[in-house]
Amino acid sequence: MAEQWFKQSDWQPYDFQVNTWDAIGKGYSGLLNAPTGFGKTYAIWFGVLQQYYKKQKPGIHCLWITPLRALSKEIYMATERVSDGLGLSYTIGLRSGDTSLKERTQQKKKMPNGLITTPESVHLLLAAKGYNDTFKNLQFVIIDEWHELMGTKRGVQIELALSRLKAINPELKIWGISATIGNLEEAEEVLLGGYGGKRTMIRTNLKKRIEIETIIPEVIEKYPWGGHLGIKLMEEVLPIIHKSNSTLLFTNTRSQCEIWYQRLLEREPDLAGAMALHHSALSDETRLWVENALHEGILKAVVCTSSLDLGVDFRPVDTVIQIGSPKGVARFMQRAGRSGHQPGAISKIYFLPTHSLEIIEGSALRHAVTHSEIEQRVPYIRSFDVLIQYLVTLAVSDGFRANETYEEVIKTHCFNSVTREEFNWCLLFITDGGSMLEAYDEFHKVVIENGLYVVTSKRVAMRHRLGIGTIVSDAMIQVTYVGGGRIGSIEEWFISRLSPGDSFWFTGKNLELIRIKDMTAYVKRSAGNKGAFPSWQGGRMPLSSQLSSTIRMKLDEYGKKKTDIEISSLSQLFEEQKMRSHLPHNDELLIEKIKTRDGYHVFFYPFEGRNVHEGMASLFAYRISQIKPMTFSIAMNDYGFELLSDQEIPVEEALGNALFDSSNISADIYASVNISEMAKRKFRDIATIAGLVFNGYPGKAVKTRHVQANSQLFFGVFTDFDPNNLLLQQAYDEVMTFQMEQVRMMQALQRMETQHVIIKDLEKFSPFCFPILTERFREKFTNEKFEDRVKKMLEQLDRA
DNA sequence: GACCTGCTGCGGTTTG
Repeated sequence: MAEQWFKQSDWQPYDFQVNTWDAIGKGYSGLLNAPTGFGKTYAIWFGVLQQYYKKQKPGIHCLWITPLRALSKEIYMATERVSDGLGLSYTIGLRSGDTSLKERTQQKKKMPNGLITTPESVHLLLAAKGYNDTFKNLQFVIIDEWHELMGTKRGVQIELALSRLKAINPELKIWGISATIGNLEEAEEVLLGGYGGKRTMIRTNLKKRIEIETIIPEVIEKYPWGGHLGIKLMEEVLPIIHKSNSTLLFTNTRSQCEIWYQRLLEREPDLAGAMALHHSALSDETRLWVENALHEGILKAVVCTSSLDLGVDFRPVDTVIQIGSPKGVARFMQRAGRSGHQPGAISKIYFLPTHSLEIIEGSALRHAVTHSEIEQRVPYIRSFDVLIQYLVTLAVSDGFRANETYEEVIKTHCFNSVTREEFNWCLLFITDGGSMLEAYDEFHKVVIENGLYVVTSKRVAMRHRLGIGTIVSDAMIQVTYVGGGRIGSIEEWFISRLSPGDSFWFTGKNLELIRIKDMTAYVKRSAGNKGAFPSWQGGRMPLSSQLSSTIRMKLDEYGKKKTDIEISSLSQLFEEQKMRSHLPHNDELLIEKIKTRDGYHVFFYPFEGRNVHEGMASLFAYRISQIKPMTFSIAMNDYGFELLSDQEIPVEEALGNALFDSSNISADIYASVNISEMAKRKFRDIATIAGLVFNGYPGKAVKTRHVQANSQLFFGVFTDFDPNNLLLQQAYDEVMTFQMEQVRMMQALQRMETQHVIIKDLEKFSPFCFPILTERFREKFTNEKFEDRVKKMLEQLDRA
């Protein structure tokens, strides 16, 4: 079958494709690791089709799960093309949030043989009565982009769905498709779970060639020590855009995206119409238009955020520019791969540093990419919120029996350590609302009828189906033209700072606010050229540990041997650092001290990413204050952190007193950081996923602050009266794992214990500490004042 | 010498 297809289409299959057909034919489950653009879809698809034709049965034969609706559509088209091209009667269907009601009803009557879908839609199918019947002939489940899903709660959803499907058909074959990550073996284990059966991993040595070029400022002495926009290098970007057919410019934040777009357009008005913007706050219509235009090759440049990381391939794109640190090797490679999307083509990516020291990352990235040193994805474990949601899902449809479901659930990687007591707690939680909420009918969602856990209330069932999924997002204000036409969405708090008549930049347009009504901001185009750039409160990505350690290694190379152009271009900065302070080697830990009229500053440079630095700064502040009572203010970036106090900080004494001790950090962290405040924030998502708070009906989202208030209420009640509540525990665990990055902090402390500590008393700020200083002022002061402060700081610097 | 910060993903229409 495959041979026939390849004869028709006139290309030769790769080894990995043949191996995959083979393995599927021999009844294996497995993980396929291959780069994009080499035909992974066909590698799996022919294997699946071949099996179908041996033993045709009605209904869904194969479930193909992808993380993106857009990707589902692409797979749908590719698989249908094959099936049509070979004249097969294998029917293929698509099911996701934007599948029409009509199509769904048709599917209900007669399911296609291959269903392309998303993790959420699979759970919705499990929430439908008679799903057992729907899946009774299911033979294959394919998880596409498993590396994307694994480290998320959506990955947990997949694990749970598989545990159920595997119980319906123990012969079910599971195949994952994954890009290269640091823990592929684990990825396979997590996906295939604790089931028997033959399994294999198929890898290929085919590699996408990536060429990295750092854009180095011509006069490096004039490049700022701090900052994050990188606009200063715009002049270097224009020729790159011009000489390429089509360029993607990746920025780290949505507002940075808007600013770059605007500045490019001001500088080069001819780009109007040939350049576009793409990020998640833009309306779907706008985004779709941009994606299509990219496809057709009518755009010269698109400024975007991660929103274009994944998904549909844009063959006309031949150049990618990464503005600012990509924060991780995998993300950088992913973005590089958006260009040269044909087998054998080279992906060209430029790295544009936003401040001097960041130039070093260009060199670190090249090293990591060449040596395939890619981050791991850490799978979630014991996500009770997802488990609770899943149990209610099963209760909404055909109901479940406790023993059976417990046995199924503990076969997953996520829940294999869950005890029967803990599982019983979850059962109690969905039937009685747990020990605390017993009195409230609202939380008696599930009832037990003859040993079967079921939802009998229609209202409960419907509200549950509405809430299926693990992605929790804030309610946003919609932005719409007065005359109609959706533009996108902006955070409530940003728009609330504006008054009618004020203008702001959005979608690359200058907009004037007319009025706000019902969570919608009505605007019109403004002739003006002034206005604020919106800021959204998104996630904060810390530098990955992979990239951090490569940066430390590259720093160490300076002056030792012939090294990359990035490192040598930094010689002036490094010499300045040496002169004012010290340039640390790999076995050294630099601590800088300086006294200004703001107080006593101490800087540490572990290069471990801002999350670890935040935790470590609080930890050190706490430990030092045990020696001598004092208060600190804290600032950090991805490279280091600062402690500032109005009294002299006894660093030397603290060092002699096990400042870096890693043996007892949990207790010290609990004492030093306001963990409960952080847990409260995490708990909001957990409460939503577990179905404790209702996010509202579609189009009528409950205001963010209401969700916040409700979840805080539960958090308070549980803390006071039910401290063993598993969801509460989970919130704390998530803080320690993801916010504090506890494991990484331990490793960093252990490393620091072995390093040679070098303490320098500075007379003037060093190139290392300057960017951290500016971070701190930002937290305390508004932008205008920020500039004043920097000016004052400079005056002081000059006098020093 | 020295500007602005903070990603993405899915789901889907009742009742007070």
